[in-house]
Amino acid sequence: MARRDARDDLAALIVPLGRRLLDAEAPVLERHGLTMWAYVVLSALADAGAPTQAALAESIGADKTRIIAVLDDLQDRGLIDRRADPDDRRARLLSLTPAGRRTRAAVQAQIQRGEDRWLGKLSPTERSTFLAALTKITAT
Amino acid sequence: MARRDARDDLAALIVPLGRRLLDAEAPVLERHGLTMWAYVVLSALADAGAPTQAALAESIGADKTRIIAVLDDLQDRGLIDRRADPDDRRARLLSLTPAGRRTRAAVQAQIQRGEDRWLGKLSPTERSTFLAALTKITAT
DNA sequence: TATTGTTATACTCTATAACTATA
DNA sequence: TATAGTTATAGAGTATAACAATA
Repeated sequence: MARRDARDDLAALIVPLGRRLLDAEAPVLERHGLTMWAYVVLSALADAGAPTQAALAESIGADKTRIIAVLDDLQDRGLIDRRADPDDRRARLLSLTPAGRRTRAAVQAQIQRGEDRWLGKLSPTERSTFLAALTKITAT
Repeated sequence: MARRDARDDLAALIVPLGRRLLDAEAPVLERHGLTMWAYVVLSALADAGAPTQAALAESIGADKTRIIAVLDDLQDRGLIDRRADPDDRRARLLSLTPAGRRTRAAVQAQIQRGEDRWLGKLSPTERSTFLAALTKITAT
């Protein structure tokens, strides 16, 4: 009998890994007083600069109601700017403050260092091939 | 200035991919009347044969109270066997029935076919390298 | 006294619906 | 009438604590 395909379910590999990566992130986020959603919001604003709350929610796959408390908190702490769009006063324009950008960069750096615990298991060649394949797969 | 490391957060790649993989699994599971946890339980029993409920819960990273309703359902439907351990009558010994094994194999095959939507983006070489690296990473 | 499995309860997270202010 | 944002409510999912049976 032919040996079965050596792979298990892809989901069975990916999902638990994702859970462990999030667990590893948790202490870093806690040190900075950020929830996971807050960090996702900061990252989305840093990378793409989603202008409105609706666009931001869409881009991170969250319900529009879910991010409101997150934005309230980030604004109170001076990490984001949130002001009415002069052209459409229903909408709120979002952007990172310098402090928000610094915080995001610091958290990202610490998280990436932590992730070396996993990526360090790979040789440099494996690592770049792996990340390239992963990027290719996740691209819509 | 040197170009930044080309990778983003690993978690930012892995976690959303996991979510999409689970979304793709959902219709398959629904066709078989299984929840995600039920499928996880069937797979764990098929792969390793976790003898007791506590061992099973531990192996799949679930709370022991969370799998009870799942086991009740799987037992009612004749997919698992669950009987008191004669050596320790507090414990329940779990195993797949032939029907359970067939169901698990059918679901897994359908899920893996669905996952080719993602893996198909890779060349055969990339694919095997990617899966090997992923397996290496996820190994404790 | 400790452990396996179970049940009941409380808590967190998330989505749904209803509201306001603008357009 | 439709849309951006907000609030309040309800539902699902999860963990915590208390319990019964056995060791």
